[in-house]
Amino acid sequence: MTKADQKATTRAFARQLTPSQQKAVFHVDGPLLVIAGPGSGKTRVITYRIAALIDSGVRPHNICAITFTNKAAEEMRQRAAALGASAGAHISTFHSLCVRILRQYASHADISSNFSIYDAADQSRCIKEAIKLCDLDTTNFAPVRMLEAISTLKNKLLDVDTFAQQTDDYFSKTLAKIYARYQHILKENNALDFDDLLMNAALLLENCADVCSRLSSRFKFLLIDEYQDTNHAQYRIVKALASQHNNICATGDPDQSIYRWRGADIRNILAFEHDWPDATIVKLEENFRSTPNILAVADNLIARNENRKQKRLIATRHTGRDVTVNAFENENQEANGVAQKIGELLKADTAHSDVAVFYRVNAQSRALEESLIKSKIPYQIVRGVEFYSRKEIRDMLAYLKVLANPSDEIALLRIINTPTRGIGKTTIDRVRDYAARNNIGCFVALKRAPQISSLSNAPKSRIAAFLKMMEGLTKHSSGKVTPLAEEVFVESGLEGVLKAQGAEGKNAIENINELISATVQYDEQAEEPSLIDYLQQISLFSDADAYDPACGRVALMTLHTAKGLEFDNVFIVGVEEGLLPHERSADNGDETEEERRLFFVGITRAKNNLNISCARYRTIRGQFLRTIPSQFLFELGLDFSEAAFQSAILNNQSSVINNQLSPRFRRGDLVAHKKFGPGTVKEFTDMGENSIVVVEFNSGQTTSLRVKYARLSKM
DNA sequence: CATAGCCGCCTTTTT
DNA sequence: GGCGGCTATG
Repeated sequence: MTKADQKATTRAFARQLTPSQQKAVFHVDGPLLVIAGPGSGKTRVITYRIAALIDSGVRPHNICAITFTNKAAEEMRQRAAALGASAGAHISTFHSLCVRILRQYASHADISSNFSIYDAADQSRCIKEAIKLCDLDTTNFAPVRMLEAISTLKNKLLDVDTFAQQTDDYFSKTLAKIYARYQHILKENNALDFDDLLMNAALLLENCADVCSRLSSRFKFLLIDEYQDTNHAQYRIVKALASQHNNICATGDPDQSIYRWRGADIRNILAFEHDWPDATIVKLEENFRSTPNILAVADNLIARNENRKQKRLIATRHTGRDVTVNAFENENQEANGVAQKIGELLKADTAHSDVAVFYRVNAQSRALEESLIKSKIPYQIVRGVEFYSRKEIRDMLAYLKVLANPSDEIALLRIINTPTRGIGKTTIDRVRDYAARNNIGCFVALKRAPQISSLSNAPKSRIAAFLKMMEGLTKHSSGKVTPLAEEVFVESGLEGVLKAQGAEGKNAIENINELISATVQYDEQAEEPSLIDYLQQISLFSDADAYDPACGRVALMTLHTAKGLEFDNVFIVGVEEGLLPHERSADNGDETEEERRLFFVGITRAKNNLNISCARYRTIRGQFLRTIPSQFLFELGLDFSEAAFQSAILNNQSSVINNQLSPRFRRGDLVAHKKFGPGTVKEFTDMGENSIVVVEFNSGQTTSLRVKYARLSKM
């Protein structure tokens, strides 16, 4: 694309923007905060700002854009490329950026660049080991709780030494010990957990002036999407990276903050003006996505949050169907109802990719799957990490991890006897014991097996065979990953064992073949393919990354995963007390507000058609329980009272109660009528489904209408 | 040393 | 309801 073409493209884009969006994209120098509601095009603002910056002569190399998921980064790269913004801008997630920084400046951060990234399962093993080594038991010090506590510390950038200095009570002193042990284990394995990536990068930037000045002078323009969900460590990274040029552009929506539980700090966005005093603030309140009915429901709901800055949702679209709320007998009926409705949509020529079902917890997907299978509706469960947690995939990756990072004992212990090769617990214990006494790693100890006196000849020769096999694999371990992966599958013996299992191993083989296809893609797409880079990249793979809009299937995902996406037709299921809001958030006002925001995010994903449902009975953890409709259902401003809804559910013996609901109106509401056009509500008489509304239309005519028939939409 | 079977544990959301 | 870890047995 020539320079002139680029300018033309940018101008064409500018014409589609509202004046405030134009200002946000083109006219601001210095810090900029874009507070933008759902469907207002805030991600687009960032994309076009990148294009506009490059257009005005900024080198792509000097731009750094940070997104929330890899998928979002990938999309932004493609869109920027389509606008003529040539490659070279750094566009990635916080975690990927940190991996890059840590690998480049590994020596400054006192780590080696081939570090493994530990996921929840690896972390769990390490923390259990740490608690054991501290002579504590896991009943009083639950591993998960300890990991949570350590995660919180890391997000606050409190490293082991800093935290140890500020402990006073028994619990925090003990936590400090476990924390130290845990970090020691990670260090021995040459591994970092997710929080380490952020903490180490932040501390590196803050403590190493040289690195900080190099990176902050490179990134003349910093753009961050979903700023409301950044945590404190990410905030400090941003502060450091922006320190030279102060050209930070953040976009976000406090009403869509749904990761507080993970350390996201809403104060980051609320205090932006304080952090960057000369910041320009642009508010985008127009919504280009959803129908007025959907927005009215979303607006009514989110208005219930007390801890919130007032913001409007202004519809730019004028027509739309009603929002429906359905109550079903149980979760299976609910799933059938959803499948049936989806079937009707598909019959009416809706594309599969225009339909999505959202739920609060992953376990809810099972009932939906069964119904969709029965109805022969193809679906995809958007759960990227699931693939990588399968046993056979973890086995394959463990081989690769050991080859990339021989210090990774979690991976080594996983594969040393998988498939079984006669190196059992006793042998492993003896090797580990030897390693501990000689202060060396497990892998090194294996190499010295002939000298380990406690081992007899048989295990020694088995260990030698294992080492020889690994040695053979090292030959393929540089450059492209695919040849190595193929070799690992065969040489490790995994292929042989799975093939011998016949039908049972078939699925596992298919999965491994899928893994190998993925490495082919990696080899093609990576600038410089390497095993270390590949492993680090897939460690940061997220659920949302697995979403493939082009696969021609209905999408099923959690409300959290739905963030940032949009669909014509949205189903939100299980809107019941205990599920949404989740029981773990009960008795906590702040957490209930977060659940409300989560529901708000789900609702505002819908472009045209929103179907909300709940079930009277639900099986939870194997128990068949009576449910209570979610309080949120009565906050949508829809035309039913709690009492009426409850009695409708109670009295109706049939399996489905279908409430086709129309909105309530208030005096002063702006509405649109199909025939009479826009107008203002003068009066509203609430009589359930017989409600009457008096509207003064802009034509001057005032009319009394039955809400049921008038099909008025809120503007 | 391998395997099967049983018991007890956890169980929200995720980079 | 599902998984990991432990134990008993071959």
